[in-house]
Amino acid sequence: MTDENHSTEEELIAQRREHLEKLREAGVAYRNDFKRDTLAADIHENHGNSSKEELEEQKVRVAVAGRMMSRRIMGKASFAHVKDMSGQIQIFVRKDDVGEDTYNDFKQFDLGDIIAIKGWVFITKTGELSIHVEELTILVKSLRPLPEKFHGLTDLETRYRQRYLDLMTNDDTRHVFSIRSKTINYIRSYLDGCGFVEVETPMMHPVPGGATARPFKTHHNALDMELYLRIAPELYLKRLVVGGVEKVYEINRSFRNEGLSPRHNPEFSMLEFYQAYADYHDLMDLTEDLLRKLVNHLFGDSKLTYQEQDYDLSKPFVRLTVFDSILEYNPDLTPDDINNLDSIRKTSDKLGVPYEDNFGLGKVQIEIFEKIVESKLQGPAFITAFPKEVSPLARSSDNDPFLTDRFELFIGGREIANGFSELNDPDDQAERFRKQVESKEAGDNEAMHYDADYITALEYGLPPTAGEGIGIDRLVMLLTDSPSIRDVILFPHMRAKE
RNA sequence: GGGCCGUUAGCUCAGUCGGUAGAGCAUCUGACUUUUAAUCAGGUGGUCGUAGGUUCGAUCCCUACACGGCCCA
Repeated sequence: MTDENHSTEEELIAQRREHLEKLREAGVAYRNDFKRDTLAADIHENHGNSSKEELEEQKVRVAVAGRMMSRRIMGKASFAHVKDMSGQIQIFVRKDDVGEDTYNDFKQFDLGDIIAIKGWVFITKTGELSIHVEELTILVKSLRPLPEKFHGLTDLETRYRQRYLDLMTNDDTRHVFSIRSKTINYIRSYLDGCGFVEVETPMMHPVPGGATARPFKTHHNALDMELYLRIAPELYLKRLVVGGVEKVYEINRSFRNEGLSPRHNPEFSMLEFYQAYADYHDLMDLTEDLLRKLVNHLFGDSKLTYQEQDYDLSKPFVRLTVFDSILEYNPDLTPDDINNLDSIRKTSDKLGVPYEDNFGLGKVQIEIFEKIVESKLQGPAFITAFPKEVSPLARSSDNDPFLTDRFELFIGGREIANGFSELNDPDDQAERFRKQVESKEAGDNEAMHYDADYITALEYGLPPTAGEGIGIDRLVMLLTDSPSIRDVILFPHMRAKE
């Protein structure tokens, strides 16, 4: 050892680099000649119920590798915990068993090192299933000190910027991303089971469409062409339905050039699916069934808790129109207060909901809905009958031309899904695009572009179809009781440091 | 974009009504052959986010900025 045994970060790293140098000299740094045959969780699963005596008798030998997370040296015998992707297992290292040289090597290991063990499974005096080590080696020297072993890493900024440290030390974080993976897998198998076909459509669009949002702009050099990162895959998926792919879905990223918040990341994951010869009622039924089965699949029952609020998905989801929901959550209002532009403007003023002069009745209704009703919708609740003015891609309602055959699903005051019977009348669609372009020219930079190529596709005939988008990130937030979208995205966007 | 809060050792956190900072873990030395937040004894480790200002003196008060969090638009 050096005489200078300090412990600034620099010096901690220097100490570890000295250990690495010794490994390099011995020709065993960064080796890759060890094959493990067992994961930590396998050991717990296979031997967790065995008795001490059974294990002594069987002498089950395992080869395990992982990161050393803790160590307790007691003279000539030591314990450590080794962590792999499945979990942790304790190892017991005794000088008499591994020999003096290996034991001394072991004492030079640092927390965070990636090590390999061969030994037999046993139970310690205090009853912990462990590996009695016979052979031991270091595979990778960790040069930087680990976060504290008991509290783990709690600093949010570091957890997001250096997610690997978060994953290394916080089991909760691993759990969240495991649920995320299982959720996406389950959705895929559910839709596959219903006969849907998974596709990948372009992420770079010459005309951004499928949602009202600001896009990211980029440039293709060879084509010398402006392109936009997609804000939604919708218009391409419907082109596929035109082409005869009658049940189609895509799960992937979309991008919106907007602010960051606990509910918004500039890139986010969506499921979109389209089913020909179905209407929005069919999709509400499908969504209810999918979510109920998903929660059962993940948790074994239909109940979940989000931010201390309980939800039971076994009960039928509420279904309520936008109009009725405004009245329900504003008991002082009468239908006449919100069913014409003059009265709803007065109502908005009274409620303190801002609107602009060019907003029609439908848009003002939605402003009130979003500001006042949404956050109160514990749900699960399908809100239906959205005004045409705010639904430029949805089919007009047969009963009321002011409305569309559209719904959104709310759980915990948050929009989880948005679906509708698709607008397949090309002339109506062209007219709606023109209205959007007018809004854009009037200064609404979220309004849609006119997509002539899409109109052409509709002119060939889109079958009667219903389609829906489900926000994967928000769904996973709900399923993992995560307050922020950053908790369910591995590498959330952050401002560059320095 | 606006408001509020935060930033102290590698990590988790105290603290200073303005007088140059502490603990636990990690690390180092020693003891210890079934520990488990191991234990016991003794050490090391800090530009108190950055830059200015006020002051005899600033980690603390003021201003600006950076990064993060929450709320609002």
